[in-house]
Amino acid sequence: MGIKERKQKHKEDLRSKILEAAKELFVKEGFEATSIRKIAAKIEFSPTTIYLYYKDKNDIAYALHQEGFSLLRTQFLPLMHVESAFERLKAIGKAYIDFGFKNPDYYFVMFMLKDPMDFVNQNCGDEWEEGERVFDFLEQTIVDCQAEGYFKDMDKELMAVNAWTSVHGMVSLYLMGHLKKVAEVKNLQIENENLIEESFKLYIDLLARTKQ
Amino acid sequence: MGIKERKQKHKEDLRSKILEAAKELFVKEGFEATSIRKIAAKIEFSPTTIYLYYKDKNDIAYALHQEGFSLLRTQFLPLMHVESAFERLKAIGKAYIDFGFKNPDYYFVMFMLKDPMDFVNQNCGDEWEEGERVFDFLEQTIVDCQAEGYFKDMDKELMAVNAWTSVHGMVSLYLMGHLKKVAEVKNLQIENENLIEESFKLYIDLLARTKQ
DNA sequence: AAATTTACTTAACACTGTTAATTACTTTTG
DNA sequence: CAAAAGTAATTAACAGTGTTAAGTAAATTT
Repeated sequence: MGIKERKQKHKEDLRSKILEAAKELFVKEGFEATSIRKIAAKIEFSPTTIYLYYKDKNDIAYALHQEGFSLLRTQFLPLMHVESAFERLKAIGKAYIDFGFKNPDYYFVMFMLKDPMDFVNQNCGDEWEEGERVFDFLEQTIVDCQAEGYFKDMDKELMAVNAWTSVHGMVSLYLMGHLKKVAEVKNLQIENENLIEESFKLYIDLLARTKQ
Repeated sequence: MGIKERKQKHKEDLRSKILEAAKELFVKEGFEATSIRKIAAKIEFSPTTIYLYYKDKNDIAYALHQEGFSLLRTQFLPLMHVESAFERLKAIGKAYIDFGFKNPDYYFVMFMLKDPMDFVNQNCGDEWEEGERVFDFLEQTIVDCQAEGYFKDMDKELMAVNAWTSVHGMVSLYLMGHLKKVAEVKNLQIENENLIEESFKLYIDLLARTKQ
């Protein structure tokens, strides 16, 4: 059935071509500005063709959401070789912050948009490979930290959640422009981006105190 | 000029009537679902009338954003009388989390929407009373904690930012549905809402270790 | 060669925020 | 008092959005 396979190939090609176009628009002009019609225009098909390959816009948002998580994971990959667990934890935090700064739109669909996550919660049962991989790496690092004397008597999962939410708080409030305003209003010497860096250092300092 | 005053009164009335309608819609159906046309229908005026009282939709979003901050402040008000500074800090954190849980849409416009904050950054110079008041209360509590032996040698503003971002991280990832998924995937015994409570306890525990 | 399936398009619906032009009414002025 | 000016609201329209139903043209199967 060579012909059927070729057809199947074509279908997959167009599906990924749509996503490719969506991704380009989305990275260049942001999520809000990426419409079905613009994606269609970019690949020179009619808007309705998109619906033959993706259920709706959320479906595309979800695909980008997934891409974001796998991109984040590639940023984490080289950190696996950092020997000291606590240093690795610091490196993960920095890489996460850096990811948010350099890919604000990805960060947005991944962590600040309800729809794609609703999609995951509804359609992915109790699995979510992309997200799980990232979280597991963090959790394993926490466990390794415990072997180094940190976080004794603390729940590993809870500690991982806390580390994640803490750093996410910094990144998201930075991206929303709240930290900028605080720095301005409070007349802080410290600049906007360094504010996160310093706040992160402070958090790490809090964590370091758990060492026994 | 009694007539002019009456006219002025009417203008202000309609302006606040618009906001009232916007608020009701927005609390009932969320921010996304609140359109200019729906607001107009609710007050029985034509959609374009709105534009005579508010510059655009962002202007209304900004007004709701402000209302949110003053609402949050009223939640904090009774906590001023908590004597122990560290207990007060805990109470502030809990009240903040509670606010986010009970007013997800307010929380959304206040901290998870870019436009209203852009509005603040552009039009409010280096002042922002509503936000400043809330932040100042947190900062003063940090200072009081320092008098109790916590956060020694730590910058008060940086510590306040860290406390804020930490708790915001929990609330926003909860509201987006990320924490729910983590709890599911990782098969945590702990339930969704309790996950925040426990994570918050863990954070407080980290802070408590700074006491000298 | 006819029937069926496939891939895609056109047209349309029901919305969105926003602006220009227009009406109805009130106030001020000659 | 009547004409001019100003005000508050409207209608109509623009340019866009996501999405669906119906239709078309080509390829494949019968």
